[in-house]
Amino acid sequence: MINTDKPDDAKKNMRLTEAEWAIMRVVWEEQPCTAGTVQEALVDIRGWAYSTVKTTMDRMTKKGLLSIGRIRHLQLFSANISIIESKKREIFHTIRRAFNGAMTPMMQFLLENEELSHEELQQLHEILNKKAQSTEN
Amino acid sequence: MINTDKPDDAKKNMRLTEAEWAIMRVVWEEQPCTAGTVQEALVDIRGWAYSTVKTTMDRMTKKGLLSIGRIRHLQLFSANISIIESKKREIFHTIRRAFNGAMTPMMQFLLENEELSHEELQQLHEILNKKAQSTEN
DNA sequence: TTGAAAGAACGACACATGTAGTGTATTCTC
DNA sequence: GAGAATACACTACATGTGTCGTTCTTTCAA
Repeated sequence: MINTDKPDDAKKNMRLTEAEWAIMRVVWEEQPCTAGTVQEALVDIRGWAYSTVKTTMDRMTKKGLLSIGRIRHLQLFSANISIIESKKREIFHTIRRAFNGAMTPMMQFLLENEELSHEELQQLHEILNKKAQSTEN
Repeated sequence: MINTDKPDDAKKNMRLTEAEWAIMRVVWEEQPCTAGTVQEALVDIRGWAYSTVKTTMDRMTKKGLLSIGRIRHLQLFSANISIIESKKREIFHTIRRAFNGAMTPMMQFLLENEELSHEELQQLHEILNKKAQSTEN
């Protein structure tokens, strides 16, 4: 079987690496934006050189995670994947990996193994109630 | 600064890779066990050769994830990290990465973005209630 | 118009991971 | 005790990722 990946559908089911998350967080906020913008936004927390950021963003583009629009010589990057989708993939990867694919066991695990403040429990209750109501009908 | 990693405390905060999860799942069930046992348990699902499994397990030992006890020439592997601890790390990595480190937003995200059956909602309710009670005192 | 600033393109290197082959040692069985 | 089966040690190789440096180009402002 021949590899038929086209640059642009490669993003199917792909998760982001640590560096990619960092970059994406900026892109989601600032897009369309240049590699320079992203680098400036990250230099304080990660200390990355321009070329580091640019190389990574180019790779992400090749993977289909980003796309490039041009204004004259300038490259403007935009995200091809939403933050919601990325969060979903991240979570479901964990659920698959560590909880056999089922969500409630994970929730249960969290509730049983973590210290939750009263506020947090309260919040969860509210969220659940709201959810229950909206599902009712 | 010199690298002071000793093989055995390297496991601090380390997450498992995909292959390591597969191997660990077997080790947790069968430990202490040989690499051969693990390979046999995994060959059907992953198709791994003995040397693949053994190499990976050796690397895991070097990292401190496994330890080796010997009976004469035989190496018996055991886990140095519990399944609970591994699950925690997995989840909290995701929470840190995608939810800014806070748990309730992740829960909220899940509830808002996923279809949950009535049963699941019911279960969650119960878990939450139980949790609330046990926290009461 | 020319030089500095910003950006693009490319190559490079180290390390982790997935994956396996091979040769040697040990053990078991007849 | 000799051959078969098992296990161990070691080497190897491709790919992905983190991380830059360097060298051209383009653009902009003095």
